[in-house]
Amino acid sequence: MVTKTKSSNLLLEEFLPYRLSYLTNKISQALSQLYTDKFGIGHAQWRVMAVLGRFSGLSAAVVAEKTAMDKVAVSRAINSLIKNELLLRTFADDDKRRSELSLSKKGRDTYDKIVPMVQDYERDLLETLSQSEQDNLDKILRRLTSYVDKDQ
Amino acid sequence: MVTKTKSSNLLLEEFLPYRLSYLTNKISQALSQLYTDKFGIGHAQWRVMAVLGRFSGLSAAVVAEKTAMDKVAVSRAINSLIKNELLLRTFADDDKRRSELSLSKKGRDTYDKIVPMVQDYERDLLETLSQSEQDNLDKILRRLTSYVDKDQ
DNA sequence: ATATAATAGTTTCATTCGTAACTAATTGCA
DNA sequence: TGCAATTAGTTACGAATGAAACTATTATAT
Repeated sequence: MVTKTKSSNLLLEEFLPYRLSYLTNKISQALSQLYTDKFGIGHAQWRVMAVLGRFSGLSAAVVAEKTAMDKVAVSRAINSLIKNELLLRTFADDDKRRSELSLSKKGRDTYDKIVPMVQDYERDLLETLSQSEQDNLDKILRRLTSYVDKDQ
Repeated sequence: MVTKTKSSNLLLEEFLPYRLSYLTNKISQALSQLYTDKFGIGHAQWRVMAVLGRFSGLSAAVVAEKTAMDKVAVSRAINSLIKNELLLRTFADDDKRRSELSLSKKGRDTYDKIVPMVQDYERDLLETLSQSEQDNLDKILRRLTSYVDKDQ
């Protein structure tokens, strides 16, 4: 027999963190079908490619900052991308520890194929919303994000 | 030298899936400080407890459905919760495969401590938004979620 | 100049996670 | 009845993840 209980009450399907997490997972899965299934690129790797596709020559530490990933994850993603010949790495003249990363030709070609696909997906998502809802969403995400970032 | 590139362009910090994923991760981390750090309960385990706190006697399959977790993750969470004496399991008389799960006394006490904490956190989050923004967010999440759920 | 601290990135190890294969119980149907 | 198909849940295995320790290089302070 299934019984509803008294005492505390939490309805998962109305709980904001759960709803966000559900939505985000579904979107992640849909996106990774675009780059994992077709190009064998994982989530972390794609994020690294995404920032290096935009800004070439960054160090691993800066990539970590821009992707909000930790340095271990970035290191692994970089090494795997290099192994797959999607990334080039040199080291800075003035500091031999610091890497200077950029997409290889193959990396850029791949990036240029993936970007339109993920942008199409984003557009489809956003088109389920009216323009004013899109604006609201932008504002709301800014607010919530600055709240969760409040202490540093 | 850091260069901006032409060809495709994707700015991660404006890309909706990335923004959602960043926010969701931060919220997850904050919540798990509430239940992991204080009670040693992981994310999957908490989700299982959350539905069983609300609806007692469910089977693992129904828990999986209500938490949107897959059955393997649910099975692991359940067994770990039982080992920690937070959950009780019996099997249905009319089908010996089907489990009937409920929080133990200790499980319910823990649940009753965690629920107010996570609800406080949710309230703090929502209070960064005006009432109309909260309403918009609800509507927007519904729309986006029904989009990502569209094929099944 | 040299020792200490800090920084960039990697490695290690233990845990988590996801997919597929598996066991046990039940149902459907010939 | 009895055998194939389905269902509930678990196990096995490889990949991904996170924390801490580690290497190499550079900066700081005396």
